[in-house]
Amino acid sequence: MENSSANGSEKNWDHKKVLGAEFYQQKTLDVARALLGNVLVVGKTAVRIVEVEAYCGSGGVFDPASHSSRGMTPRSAPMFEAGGIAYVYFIYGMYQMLNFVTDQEGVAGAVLIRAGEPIEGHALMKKRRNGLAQKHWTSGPGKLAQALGIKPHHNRASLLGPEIQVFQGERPDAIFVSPRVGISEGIELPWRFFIPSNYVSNVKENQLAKPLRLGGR
DNA sequence: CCAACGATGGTCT
DNA sequence: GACCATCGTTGGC
Repeated sequence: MENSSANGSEKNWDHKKVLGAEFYQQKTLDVARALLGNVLVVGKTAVRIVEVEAYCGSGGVFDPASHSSRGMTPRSAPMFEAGGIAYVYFIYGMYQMLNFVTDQEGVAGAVLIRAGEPIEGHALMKKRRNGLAQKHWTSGPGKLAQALGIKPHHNRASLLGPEIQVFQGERPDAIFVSPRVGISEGIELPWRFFIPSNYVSNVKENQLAKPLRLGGR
């Protein structure tokens, strides 16, 4: 049987420590790295975040890959709001991408949530992922959004609940860095971050990745 | 294992 | 009309 944890009913993350608005309103790159290892809960499903990418706006290095790079548009408007809400967009005609808006109001920034390890709601995720093997449920941004049931109405939803929340989880031992995946500009910027996991996407590219920091925090 | 390719529709110039 | 912050399938090793 698929079980949510080795202990049966006991949750394996700290249900008391919800990441607050102050967390998301830090600089985008800091939020991206700090998100690794935390627990993303959407409805009856939950995953441990293992891979993210940062997309930055004004302030610091210009990011040509960001949706905010050519100014505010109807789609990218949420990226300019204050950190602490979701930015959900539709791409390739069939997939939703789940991002967390970061930084202060007026400063564009978001973190794409690319992969996670299933923690809760295994049966529901399997169903949403068309009965595929578990390793294919959440090992990429389109797959993850589908497994979590992310829909267009989640755009601009609060990350402080009730629909979406992130709880503090175990700090990772190591963080790895690489270029971002699937973009044509800004490929020199090492703004993809991940921790060792079978659910990290794009295994081939991981060979090029470098360790950023050892010892967590 | 892995490279190539088609699906499919919103967004922006 | 071109471009996608992708994925599943196919066909070759």
